[in-house]
Amino acid sequence: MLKKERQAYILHQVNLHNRVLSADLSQEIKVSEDTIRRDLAELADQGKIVKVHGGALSQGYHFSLNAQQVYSLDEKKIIAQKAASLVQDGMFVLTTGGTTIIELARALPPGLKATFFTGSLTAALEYMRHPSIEIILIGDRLSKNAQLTVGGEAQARIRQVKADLCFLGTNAIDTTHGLTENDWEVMQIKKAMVSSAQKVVSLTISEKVNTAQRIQVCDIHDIHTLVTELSPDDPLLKNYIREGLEVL
Amino acid sequence: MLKKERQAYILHQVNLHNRVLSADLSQEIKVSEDTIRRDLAELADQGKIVKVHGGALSQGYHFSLNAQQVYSLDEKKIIAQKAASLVQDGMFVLTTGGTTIIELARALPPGLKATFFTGSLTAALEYMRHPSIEIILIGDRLSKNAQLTVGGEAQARIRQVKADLCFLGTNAIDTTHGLTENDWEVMQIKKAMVSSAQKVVSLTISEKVNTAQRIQVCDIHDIHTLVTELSPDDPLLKNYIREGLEVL
DNA sequence: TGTTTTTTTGCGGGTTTGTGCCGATATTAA
DNA sequence: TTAATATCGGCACAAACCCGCAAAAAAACA
Repeated sequence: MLKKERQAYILHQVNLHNRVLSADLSQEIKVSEDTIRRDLAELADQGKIVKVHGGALSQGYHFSLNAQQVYSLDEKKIIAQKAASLVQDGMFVLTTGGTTIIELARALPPGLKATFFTGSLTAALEYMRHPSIEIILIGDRLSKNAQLTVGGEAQARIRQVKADLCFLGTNAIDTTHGLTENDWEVMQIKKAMVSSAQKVVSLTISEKVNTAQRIQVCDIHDIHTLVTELSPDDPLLKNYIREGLEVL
Repeated sequence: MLKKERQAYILHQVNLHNRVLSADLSQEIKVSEDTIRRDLAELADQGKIVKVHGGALSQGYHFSLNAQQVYSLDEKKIIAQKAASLVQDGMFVLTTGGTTIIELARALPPGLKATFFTGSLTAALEYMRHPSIEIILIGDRLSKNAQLTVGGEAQARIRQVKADLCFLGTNAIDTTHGLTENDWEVMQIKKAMVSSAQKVVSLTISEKVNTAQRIQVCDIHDIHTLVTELSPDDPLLKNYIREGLEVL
């Protein structure tokens, strides 16, 4: 069997079954696993498949629906960078969704071994591109507005977790009303996250600092750390430091 | 034998078998391999065949250039169309993930009011674009291979549901081994879905019919309906009708 | 017909490609 | 943690390839 032929066959199998094992192919085509591995590597270089340990996956599934233009992306990248530094190996981390969280996902160091809990589809999709973190998806009814699972079941699951960290993509925060939201169901989810985490981190672009919305998620003192794109000594953040928050 | 004759013969052989080996031809026509090679090179220059190391392939065989699209999309659209007609207002529907299921999501009639349960991120994302269906995300650990939630928790949640319908994006099916998979964790999820649904529907492009993989999900008789892109009276499907399956 | 010219072919070499094997390392699962 | 499995890098060997040349064959021509 010619090399091209073999590779065509392999590509076909991958597209057909989404996943193939080198060992299976080797037995099927009667060539050594090394050869299969080399074929898979070549096909992966050409971008036709995705190589994984032990075999390969089809490319078709593996593109994420990204590239939506993000509002004030640069600021969010700075926030993400700061926030990522808080995550240590072995931690359990709760996160909401939103564009800032997605930037956080991208900013995680490649070798990190931690477990992320989220009810956000887009966040989960982004976490999946990371090679070594584990992802626990929180199930329940999917809110089309929030792109997030909401409901009692989700809250119950969140409360089961004893998380080290909780990252909240924040819509509005000020010292008198605390962290506020405009969606009842999202509020409930965030509330559950706040109460399940040792340390609560709010990721907020400075534009949203000192603004409030209708529904309170938690008091300002329930937040331990505030991350913005500004320097910690920026006057805008003085109030929060006075209230005892750590500001990055 | 004249050069022209020989090349005509070679071209004929290539088109007939899709591939030829220089060594074989050399022996067959009783000329040196160098001559064969030169012939193949000429034919390749004229664009009549594709030269590869060791021989040559026919034109059609080398169609691989950047098929970034979903594999056999048209077939899947037909399947999706047929499957969508099974869903009625008010139904509870369990589904796996995969490209065929995504096509199903796109084929659902806009006014449909039903509840879809899935552990697949990509499927959930597609369902979210539908205006009126409700989506319940099944939570648990996200398998990066399968792009699906897997694990005991997910299985337990699935078993809680009394679903009317279950759509399985199917990897391999045949009458003796039933529905088979290549991933242990995915098998468990599908198994749970099969046992929780009144009616189990397997969505399978005909290429996968009568193939098997390593791990059995369920017996052929646990499947009630088989949907392929073929007409129900296609001979390939006769066996399944004989086994008592409904074939669409 | 015989001779010259052109084309085609086979062969000897050195080079490249494809494959399998082995030992060292990395990754995964229990 | 350990054990099992997969991967990587290097090596070896055979098969295929390329190049140049000269013999052979075919074609052209006197």
